Amino acid sequence: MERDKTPRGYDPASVEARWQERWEADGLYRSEADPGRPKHYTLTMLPYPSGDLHIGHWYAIAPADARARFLRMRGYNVLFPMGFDAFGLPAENAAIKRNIHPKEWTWANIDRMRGQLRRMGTMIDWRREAVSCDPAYYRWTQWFFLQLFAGGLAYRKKAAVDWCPSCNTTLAREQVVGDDRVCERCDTPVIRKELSQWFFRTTRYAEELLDTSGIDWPERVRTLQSRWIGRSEGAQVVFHTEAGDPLEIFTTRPDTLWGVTFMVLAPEHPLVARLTTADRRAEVEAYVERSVRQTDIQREAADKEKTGVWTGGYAVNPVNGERVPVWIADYVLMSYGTGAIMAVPAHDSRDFAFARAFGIEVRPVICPEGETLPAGAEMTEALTADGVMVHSGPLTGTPADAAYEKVGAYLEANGFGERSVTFRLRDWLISRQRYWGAPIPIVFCPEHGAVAVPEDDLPVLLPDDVEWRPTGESPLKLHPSWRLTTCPTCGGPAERETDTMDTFMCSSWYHLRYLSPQYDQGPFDPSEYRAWMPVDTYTGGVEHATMHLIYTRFFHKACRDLGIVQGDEPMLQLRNQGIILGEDSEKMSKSRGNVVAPDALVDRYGTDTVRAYLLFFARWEQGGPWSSQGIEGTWRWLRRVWTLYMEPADTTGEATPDAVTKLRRKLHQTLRRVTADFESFQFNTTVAALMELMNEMVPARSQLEGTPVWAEAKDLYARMLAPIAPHLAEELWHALGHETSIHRQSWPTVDEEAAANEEITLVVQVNGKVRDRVTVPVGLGDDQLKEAALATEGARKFTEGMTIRKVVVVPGRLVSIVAG
RNA sequence: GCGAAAGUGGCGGAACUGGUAUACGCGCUAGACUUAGGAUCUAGUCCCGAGAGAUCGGGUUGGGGGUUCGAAUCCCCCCUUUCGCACCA
Repeated sequence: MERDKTPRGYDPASVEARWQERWEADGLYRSEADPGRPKHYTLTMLPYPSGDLHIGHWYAIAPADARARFLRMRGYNVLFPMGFDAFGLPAENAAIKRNIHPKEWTWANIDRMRGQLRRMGTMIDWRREAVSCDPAYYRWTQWFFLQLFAGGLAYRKKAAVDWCPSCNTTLAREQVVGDDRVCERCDTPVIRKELSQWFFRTTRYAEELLDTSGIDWPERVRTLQSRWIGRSEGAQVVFHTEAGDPLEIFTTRPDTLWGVTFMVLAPEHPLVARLTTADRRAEVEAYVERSVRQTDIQREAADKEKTGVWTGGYAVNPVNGERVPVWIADYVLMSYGTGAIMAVPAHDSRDFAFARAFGIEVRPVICPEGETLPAGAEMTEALTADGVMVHSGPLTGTPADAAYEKVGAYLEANGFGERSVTFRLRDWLISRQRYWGAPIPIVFCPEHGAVAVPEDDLPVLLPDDVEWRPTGESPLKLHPSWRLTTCPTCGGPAERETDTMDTFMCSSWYHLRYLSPQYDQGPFDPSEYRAWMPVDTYTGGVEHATMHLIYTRFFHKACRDLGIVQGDEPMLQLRNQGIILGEDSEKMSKSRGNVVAPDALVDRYGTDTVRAYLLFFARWEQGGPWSSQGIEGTWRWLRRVWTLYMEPADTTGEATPDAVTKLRRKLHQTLRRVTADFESFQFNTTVAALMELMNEMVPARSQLEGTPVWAEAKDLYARMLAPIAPHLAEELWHALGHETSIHRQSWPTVDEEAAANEEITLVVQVNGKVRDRVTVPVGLGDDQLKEAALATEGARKFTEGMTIRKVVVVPGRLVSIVAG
């Protein structure tokens, strides 16, 4: 659509293309370490090369770029790199579906998206680009694996793991989402499989990961992480079966130990078989069989009726020597704690429901303050409130606040158990039965077991000639020759690990590869590390709170302990952008037909308008619905700016001292707002402030054009616009007669004197209602303000015939008169 | 069920530590320029009532209560929406 008819009108297409070419040729955005300036590492979560840049990518990247540009103008040496998270399933699915090699598909997408990113006009330093499927990259992904392996942080074990039947691979616990436990990628319900898989010991860092005191991250993310890690304080207590086997449990309520009336094991618990008596065996085995076959969805439904079977066996409660029956039930999970619980139906609602369903005794041992102890048989629900311990042997009478300490000490003194902490966090399962990922650099030798591939032999290259049949086995396993190799230790015949690594492993360290993507002596050049790390500002979607953002923190801490990196945290400040919804306020999706295509917008309005609108239309951290009418307003604004600089003016007006003062005041007040708002990610009000200033400049032009204040205004306006609309600002800057790029200019300083108000509008309230306003000079004393307020017509009118009881003066703002 | 965030004009959204609610933009209304306008410019635009009118009065930040000279903002109760977790012992 034709947008403009005047030949000199704002034509973003030509302006933007011209400057992008020039900046590229001048190397304007190359960032070099510079000890003379404070550094700032701005990072946005790297995109997956899915094919086309969508508006969500723009929303993540363009505002981050604007802020990076702002910081650069403020004197920071800013690093803003970009790359691609290029391993992963979609490439393989495309291969299966369309018979294109994943490598080809991925690299073609990268080329395409790189071009689209360049059109965005960012200050990305492309020499720092890193692509995770590049052997020069995954060589070091594998190297990191070996370091973790050598450090005892990577291990292989057989375990019941989550398997996505659609993706044909295992998943980490974090990648199974929602109340129906579906695959994070494809929404297919996962199933359980017993497999030998590689894990990273994230749990070793559980405690440290909970500490977020050193980082400026959103409360929301910190809460999500801490709930995910799930720290529980309690005690490990060792019961014994009648056969003498120790039966360890974890409880957060050691104060209820005397109320135990039964125990429950997870059906998969190793002691089940030994505990089961001959007459119960058939029933127990049937139950175990049934629960193993059930999906987790059925098993974990919270409102499900309690089911379970008595094993026929008993265990002895160490604190009172009582025999208690041992049951199995699927409400106890093998994967948490010890897979066994002591059941205290009187004080735990789940145990209560179970006890009532199977007629087991309920024995209260905690008496709430000021109440009488109910009879177990008459209770209708578990008593979970705090209270005093009763019927609890030597600890009877202990109040709630002292119970944890006293019971803990008692258990330890008698050798019954100890205070302990349990986490919900599990170790990170990183094996994937897929082709398009970094091969795990391990060789299995019949003689020496799992042997690390020597570092000199890295990378373990992914072979190109494979078949992508979704068999449930890694395609590498079916390769005729790739898996066959020799043992690095003994030289005998051996086989390669055929699983590849979770792509979250690749993205756990990409911020390090950006520092020196060509470096081949290590994953990164240490001097670059010293110059740039840690990341100062990290931006991305909140959906990674319990995945990538936990993994990368774990990874950094593990590498710190291995002596590879320094510092406790990789990213100091994190901010999350919101989500752009379709015009119908629904989530954008192809099936809804409400997808906004950034390429088409750029064709129509130019990059600068799209960037500015993304900053303007909503609070960035919140997001909101797209509006194709709304962007017109931003487009109009930039055209008005263009006109003000480029079109001749009617200069019939006369510059009055008043007009000069007024414009300078607005100019510097705007600068103050824009500076503060950029700093704090308030991009929408940044743009609003600039629009306001333009609204004042346009009518002032006929009076002030040609005066020094007008020159100052045009100079400052172009600079303030530069981070938002970099091409337009550059064009205006050169039109002002400058030769060097505006993006090499410094951010202006606020002239506080000019920004100061000379007079204020004093609000006069009577009994809480605004009754008048009066303009007074700044700096009057309270008494003078009071006098001025009382003298107003509004104040007189509304206090007539009344006594003035009180006058509250808020200097610079208002006077509140209380009368009656 | 537990936890977190949020509810402000017709719409997207502003409002510093409690101090002029509705900035900025969209849309809408009227006018100007124009062959034309889905371009541009000018003026107006929270709601109700009174007035020919400039104006005047009242009300308003999901609902109800409270603290205060003063509440979108602080406290209590309730409603709605979104997100996260969900038999975690």
